[in-house]
Amino acid sequence: MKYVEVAIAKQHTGNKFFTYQADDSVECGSIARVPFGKKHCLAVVRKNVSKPTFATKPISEVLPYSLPASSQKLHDWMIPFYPDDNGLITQLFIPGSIVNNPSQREVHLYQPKNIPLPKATEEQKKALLMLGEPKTTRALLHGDTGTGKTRVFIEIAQQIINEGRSVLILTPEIGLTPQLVQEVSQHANAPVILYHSNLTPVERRKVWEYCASKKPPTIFIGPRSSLFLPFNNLGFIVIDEAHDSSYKQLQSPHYQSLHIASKLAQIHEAKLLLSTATPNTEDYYKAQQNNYEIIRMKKPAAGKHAAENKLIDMTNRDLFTKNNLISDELHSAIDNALKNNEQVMLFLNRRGNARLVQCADCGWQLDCPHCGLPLTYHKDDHEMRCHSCSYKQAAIYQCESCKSTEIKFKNIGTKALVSEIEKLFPKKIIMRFDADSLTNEKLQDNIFKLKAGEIDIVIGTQLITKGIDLPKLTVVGVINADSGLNLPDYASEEVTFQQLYQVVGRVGRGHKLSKSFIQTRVPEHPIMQAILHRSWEDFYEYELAKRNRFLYPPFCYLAVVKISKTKLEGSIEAAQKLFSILQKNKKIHILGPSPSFYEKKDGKYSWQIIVKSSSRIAIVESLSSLPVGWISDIDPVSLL
DNA sequence: AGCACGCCGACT
DNA sequence: GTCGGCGTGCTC
Repeated sequence: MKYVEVAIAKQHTGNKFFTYQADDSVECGSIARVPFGKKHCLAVVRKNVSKPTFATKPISEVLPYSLPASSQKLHDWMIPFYPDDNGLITQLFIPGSIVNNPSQREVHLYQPKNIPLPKATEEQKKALLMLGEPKTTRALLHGDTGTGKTRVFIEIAQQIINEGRSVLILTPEIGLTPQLVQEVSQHANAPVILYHSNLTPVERRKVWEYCASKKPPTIFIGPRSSLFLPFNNLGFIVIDEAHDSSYKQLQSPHYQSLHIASKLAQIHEAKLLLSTATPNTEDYYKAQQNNYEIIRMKKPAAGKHAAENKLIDMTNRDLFTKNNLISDELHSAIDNALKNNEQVMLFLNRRGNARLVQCADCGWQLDCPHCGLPLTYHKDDHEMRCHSCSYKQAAIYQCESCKSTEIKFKNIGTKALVSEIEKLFPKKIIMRFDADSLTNEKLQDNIFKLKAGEIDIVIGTQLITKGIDLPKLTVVGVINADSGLNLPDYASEEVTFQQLYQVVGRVGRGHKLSKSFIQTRVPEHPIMQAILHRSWEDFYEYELAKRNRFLYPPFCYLAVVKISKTKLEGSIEAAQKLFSILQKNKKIHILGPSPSFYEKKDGKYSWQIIVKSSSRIAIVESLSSLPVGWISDIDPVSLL
């Protein structure tokens, strides 16, 4: 008989561990069932401890599942790295369903086809050379759309498999990357396993068991949750489309996949590769600081890639004589394309639909003097407020730049655009393509129709910015490029740049000349100029300077804490109370309290406080035991 | 989360 | 007098 400390996989365990009696045979890493209060919970055995002073209960059952040493190390590292409950972090490591007699190898494997890869371009050869070096342990593959990043990392994956080690390829939501799966399994020299986010619990468990058993090297493809599979011998981790915001978990624990992948790679002594056309400012800066090998690819692997970008000034109404939303130039380009039996894509950013205040004539808007973020309008008290700090001022009626009184409070919706387009092009087949109106199967079906060329005009939101390759596509129109630009969020300009860059990158794959039209009220804005010249470097320089000036990541660590209560006064009171508590901590800097951007949600009022510090530990410590009702998000991708 | 403990208003 | 409101705090 001995005593062990366990981490319980259950919410609200705070930052505590618990001690139980166990048989001498129980090993660290074992998953066990333990009595906890009135319930039985799953737990991971962490370490042996001496007999405690308090009374203990015995472990009820040791299950035939065990975390390998690497997962235990990752778990140990994560717990002090995040302010969330230990229980939530522990849960990530436990298979989706538990049975007492694990089944054997019924997992679905894609058998290796081992078809030779296409001949590498000069740029790809250089990239391969650099990545193949044993000393290159961390790298950022910064390659424009169409330069063949996938081709590069598949070859490295093959090399790693030949060394007898497994590979993990992380993807954003798996439903959107059938092309990647296809490409990898075509050229794979080892079995490929998909870890769908919508696998059944039993299927998930089978993958877990397969991964834990010492199988020959395998290529795992999956979303962020795959990071917590019980890997034995990982030699290479790829984060594909590394800028994608779905790598950050929005619920507790608020982990960022890049942090986890980086630690996991270190534990396994594996190579880590970030692959993207539009690196996040923070990731790129940190890659530089941490001596990542940064590999730039610019030349398209195939196709002529003749493309033209054009900004259209929405404040000049002479350019919009035929229609309010579609400029004359875009209109005739659509017309021409359709006559030639080509495809058209229209992009509408729906993020931030209302409450933003902007001059309709010149695009001017009022920014917070402290945070540089746009102020939003509050109807109840007729004030303009900053959602980052607590700054507020009276509402405005006249543009401070051009003296116009055309102050607008709204943006356009997708539906309105579809009906407008139906009127303009009545005989054409139009498809609406947005996330919330589509199930996964419908989505696949729509992608199929699109690729088959059955659709003339596709109208969509963020979804269509993702990597769907459409050879017949020759015209891209962005209806209002600014709508996401002005959100009161430190990352809103970055997100806008990335989206526009990806949308514009959809054209130019075929052999014909293709065009993109970006309608904006602020054509001189650095983001629009960077899009016009397709220059990520210009964007980065601008964005980094801005983050430095207003002190945002990567120049500090950031967290946001939120509370929602049915009564507005309750939220404000709680926020002020927490504010005065946090204020005593001199290691952190706090902003607020202020209303959340979506202040009224589910009939509740949400308020927030923003925490900044040069010390991540100081933030974690200050947020690890918040009063009830508070939810913290560390390393937030957005402050909305 | 549950569930117990605990300290103040209206009830057989 | 006590039934029960849900604020606070613990679960090895």
